[in-house]
Amino acid sequence: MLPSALDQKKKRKKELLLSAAFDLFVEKGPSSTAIDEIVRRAGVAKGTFYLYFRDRNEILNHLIAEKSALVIREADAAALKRAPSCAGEELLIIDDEVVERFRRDPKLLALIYKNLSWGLFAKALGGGDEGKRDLVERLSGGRPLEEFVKVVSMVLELVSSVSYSAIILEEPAGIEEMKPLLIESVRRLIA
Amino acid sequence: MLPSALDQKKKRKKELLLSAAFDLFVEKGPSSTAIDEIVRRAGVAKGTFYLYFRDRNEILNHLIAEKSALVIREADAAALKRAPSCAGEELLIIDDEVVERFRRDPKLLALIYKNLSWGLFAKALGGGDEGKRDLVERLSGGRPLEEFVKVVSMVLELVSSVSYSAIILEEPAGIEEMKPLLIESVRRLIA
Amino acid sequence: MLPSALDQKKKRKKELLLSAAFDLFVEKGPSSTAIDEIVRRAGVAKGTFYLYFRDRNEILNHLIAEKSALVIREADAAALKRAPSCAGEELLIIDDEVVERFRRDPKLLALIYKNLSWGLFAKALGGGDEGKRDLVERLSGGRPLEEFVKVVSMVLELVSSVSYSAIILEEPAGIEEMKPLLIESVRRLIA
Amino acid sequence: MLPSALDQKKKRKKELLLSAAFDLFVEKGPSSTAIDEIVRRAGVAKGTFYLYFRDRNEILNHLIAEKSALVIREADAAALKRAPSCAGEELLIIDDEVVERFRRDPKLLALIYKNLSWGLFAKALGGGDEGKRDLVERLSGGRPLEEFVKVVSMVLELVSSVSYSAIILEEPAGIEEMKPLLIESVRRLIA
DNA sequence: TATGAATGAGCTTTCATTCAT
DNA sequence: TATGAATGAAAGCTCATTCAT
Repeated sequence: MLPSALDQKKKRKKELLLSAAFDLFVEKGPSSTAIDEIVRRAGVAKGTFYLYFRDRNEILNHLIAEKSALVIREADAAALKRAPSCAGEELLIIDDEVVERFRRDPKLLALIYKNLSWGLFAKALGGGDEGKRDLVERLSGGRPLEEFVKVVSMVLELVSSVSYSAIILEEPAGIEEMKPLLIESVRRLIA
Repeated sequence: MLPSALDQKKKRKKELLLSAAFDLFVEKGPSSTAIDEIVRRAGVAKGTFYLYFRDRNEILNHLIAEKSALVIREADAAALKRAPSCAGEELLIIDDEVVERFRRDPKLLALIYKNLSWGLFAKALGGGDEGKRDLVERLSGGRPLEEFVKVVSMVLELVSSVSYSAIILEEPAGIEEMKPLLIESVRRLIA
Repeated sequence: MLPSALDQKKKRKKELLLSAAFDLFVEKGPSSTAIDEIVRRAGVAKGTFYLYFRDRNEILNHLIAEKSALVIREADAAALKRAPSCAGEELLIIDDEVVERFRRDPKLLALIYKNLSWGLFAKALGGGDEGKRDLVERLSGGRPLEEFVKVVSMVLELVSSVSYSAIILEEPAGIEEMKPLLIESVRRLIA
Repeated sequence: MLPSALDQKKKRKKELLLSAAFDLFVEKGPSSTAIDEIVRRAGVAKGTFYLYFRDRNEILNHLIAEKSALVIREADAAALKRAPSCAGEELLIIDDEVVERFRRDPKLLALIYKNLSWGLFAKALGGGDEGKRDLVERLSGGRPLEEFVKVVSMVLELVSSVSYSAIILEEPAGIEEMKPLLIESVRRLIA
């Protein structure tokens, strides 16, 4: 067995745990998910859980970070594919993708909607510092970075909390009705 | 003892419980607050809790509804005192008051920030239907009511979630720094 | 209001409690019936219960005695109507009536099946000592009373426990199948 | 430690619980026995109880089944030792042994007297199907099996409920006085 | 690494009973 | 007699965590 294969096998249980925990967290909420259920679904022994995570909170945070970053990374990737009609539209398209992602997977939304932030956004842009700076500059349209960060944060707050209200609670209306206003609002915020 | 006095005494226990529960919920979070502690702090017997509430969740919802409404009602009242410099400013002033309220009482913010909605807002405006319609008309500045409701909802979402990030997490910056942008954003949304 | 009417009114609550308790006991079993439910169904206050009964056990015993006696009294009455084809058949007919009664009302059976006894039987025959002795003499067919009492007891034990098994548990067969054997068995016991 | 040793240790806890529960159930009745007491007497932790049984009812049923079967198995074994004076007497001897067993251990009787059945009887005969069929044929004295089963059931009902009345309640007389009649009754039922 | 039996503190909830009215 | 709010002991049950294997 090659070292890499061994490494893979070593991490296998951790991933089984993460995956089982994620499913249960979105199914019934983190606080009503017992460690017992997680290990049962993961097919590992109870003690094994404590080999990889200190407690339920740790695995929850792990998942939230991972999934939040994933959402943004995916939205970013999708936005790259869709050629922005004009400069400055990119952020709008990303938001649009985030909303659509949540619409397709409301349970995921319920789990992470409080946790989208610029920090994750920045991490998601990731990669070399060079490319990152380029992108940020492109997105920011020349505005001072510090201010731009705040605006992006606010935009993410708006998008995720309105998505939550509209998709999960359908309050004050469903996402179909709310989305045009939401996108228009984002446009105004980043104007 | 007159019936009213008895009723008052009855209500008193319920209020003692609500007050004790509120303190504990904001101090240590709802899910780490034991019923035991609530009744101890309220100075009533454990059974009494179950005379008034089915479980911890019920008292929590009760509190969230009550406190959320209170925040909006207070902001509204405060806004009335401050003469709006010009028409259409009223909503801005209300938001400003909400932010200030949260700034003074971050624990309250932590408890209810997910629960501000147009529904509560409308209820808080309360009173006679006459006056209510007047106010709404005034606030809406002639826009169709349905659209206005959605805008107010979005504004509340933005204000409460940005307040949460800025005040509790100081992310991406403290409320001092974020507030001007937030108010400016609100101005844009309701423009 | 005449004294008798007053007395009636006085006893009214007690009867309401007994009736409510009986319904609940047969519906869900004595040990899962709370005093709270009894008073709620009876439409009286909780304290009132303790005015008439010391605890749940007391009302249960009261009911068992009352209902057991009723079953036997009714069976006896019904037997009197059906002219026994020949002397010595009377006990058989009574047993037949008891079985039929239980078949019509299995819940009652579940409540009292452990409590049919000669004591109740004797009480049910009730009335003047004269008539009682006559009946017993008639039933006993000249056997010494003491022995006859034991036989009747055993017959009642057999009838009620086989009814219970057959009607409630359908074990080893339903009452339709078991009844002929049961009646035949009783005939042999009293031969 | 070998698996078998581990298994044994595991089984031990379960048996400690069963034994403790049995003692308490016969001492003070199942419904007044707290899980707390059971685990204290068994010398295991509370959680361990719930590792092996869902609730008090489950352990109770477990015990009733086990002890009922034991009573019949023992009576059967004892009957085998006592040479039946003549064919067809075997069932009488078994009943006699059951009565004696109950007389020696009234608490056991109080716990299980509602639960003696042909099903247990059949299981107790157990062992190879060959021997079982032989025994049943021998016992049944050539009668059709189905009818024989019903008769044995009725006999067991009679024996256990009369034992209960006579031994526990001494009603209508003690077991000394009742036993001859009971045995005579059984003789008639199986005639 | 991996296991899973065992733990026991701690939680929620029930409910018989009291007593001021 | 009658009430029903209040009580608080006691019960059932959960579950994160440990540890010997």
